[in-house]
Amino acid sequence: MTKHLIIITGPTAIGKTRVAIETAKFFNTEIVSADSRQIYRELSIGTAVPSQAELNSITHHFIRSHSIHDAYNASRYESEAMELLEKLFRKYNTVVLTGGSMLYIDAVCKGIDIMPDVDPELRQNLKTSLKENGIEGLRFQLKQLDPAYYNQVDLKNPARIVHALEICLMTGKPYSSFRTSPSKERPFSVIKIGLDCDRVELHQRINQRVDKMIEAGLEEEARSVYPFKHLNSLNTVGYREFFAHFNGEISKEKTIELIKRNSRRYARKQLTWFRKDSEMNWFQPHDLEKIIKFIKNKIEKK
RNA sequence: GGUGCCAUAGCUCAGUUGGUAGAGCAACGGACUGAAAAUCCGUGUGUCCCUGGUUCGAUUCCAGGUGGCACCA
Repeated sequence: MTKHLIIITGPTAIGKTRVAIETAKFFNTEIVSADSRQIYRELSIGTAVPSQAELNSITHHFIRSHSIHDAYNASRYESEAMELLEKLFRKYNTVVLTGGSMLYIDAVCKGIDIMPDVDPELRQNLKTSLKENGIEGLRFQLKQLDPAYYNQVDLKNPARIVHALEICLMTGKPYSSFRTSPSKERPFSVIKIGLDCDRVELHQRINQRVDKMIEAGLEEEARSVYPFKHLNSLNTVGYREFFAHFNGEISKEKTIELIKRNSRRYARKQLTWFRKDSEMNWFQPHDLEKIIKFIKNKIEKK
C-alpha cells in the first residue's frame, strides 16, 4: 500500500490550520506541524498555534513540543519528523503535514545533508570576529579553506560565510564536500497543496490577526520570554519588535506597525520560495472541497 | 457666495529658470542546506487633477473647471 504525505502550506495567516484540520479529519489521520516557531512551548499567541478546541479535535505533533532553550534546527526537525512519520505510517496510509517553514518542509521531502552539529563556542568566536573585524577576514579565510564554495556563496551574507567556516574549521574538510544534495529516497509519496489568495486580502488577514494577537496578550507573552531575548528561537516576528519596545527603543504603536509589516514581508518571502516549487498545487484557502477532491484523485491514481 | 493657498508614486512630500520627474516610508521581485518567522541581494511601480490656450515642446506659464484646506461673509 502506497503511503501519502499531504503537505498543506502557504504564507502566514492564509488559513492553513483550518484546511489541514479538515483534510486530516476527512482522511481520518493526524497532523504533523512544520512550523519552526509553533514548536516552542513557551510561545503560542505570537506564533498563532491552533486553538485548544482545534488541538483537541485532532492529534497534532510538534506543536509546543520543544523549548526555546533547545538549539533546534532544520536537520533535527528532519530526523525527528522522519522518525515520527515512520510510526504514523504504520497506522495510517495518509498523513497531513502543515506549516509555513519552507526549509523544514524541504528537509522532510528531500532531506538535508549530513553535517556535524555546530559548536556554540566556535559560532560565538566567529560572530565576535565578524563584529570586530568585519566580513573581509572571514571571506579571506573561507577562500583558503573552501575555494569552491567561496565562488558560489553570496559573499555579502555573513550567516552563510560563518556557517561554511564553522563546518570547515570543525571537520578540517571543505564545507562544499558535505553539500551533496542527495535527494533522499522517502518511503512515501508527497502531495503538495499551496494556499494563496489575493495579496490585498492576505495583507488584511495578516493585519487583523496581529490586532487579535495584541488583544490576546502578545505583549505579556513577549515580556515573559524577554530575559531570553538573545536566543535564536526568539529572533521571531512578534517578539523581537516587542523586545525593542521593552528596551525603550520604539513606541507600542510603532511595535504593532512593525509586527504587521514584518509579517507581510515574511509572507512574501514564503511565496517566493513556494512559487519556484514545481510540485506545488495551488488553491484558494476557501476551496476546501476542491482540495480534498484533488487529493483523493491523486491518491486513487497511484 | 467672496478671497487666498494647495493638487506630483500606495502615503508624506521635494523638483523641473518650459525638454514627460525623485526622496523617505510602504510596496514589489529574487537568493536560500544545522539561525529559515533566520540571513542576504535587487527594483520607482507615475494620465505630475481635468479641459483649453501660448509654445517646436507644458507636469511647469496663462484661463476656466473640479476637489481639498484656510480666512472673510
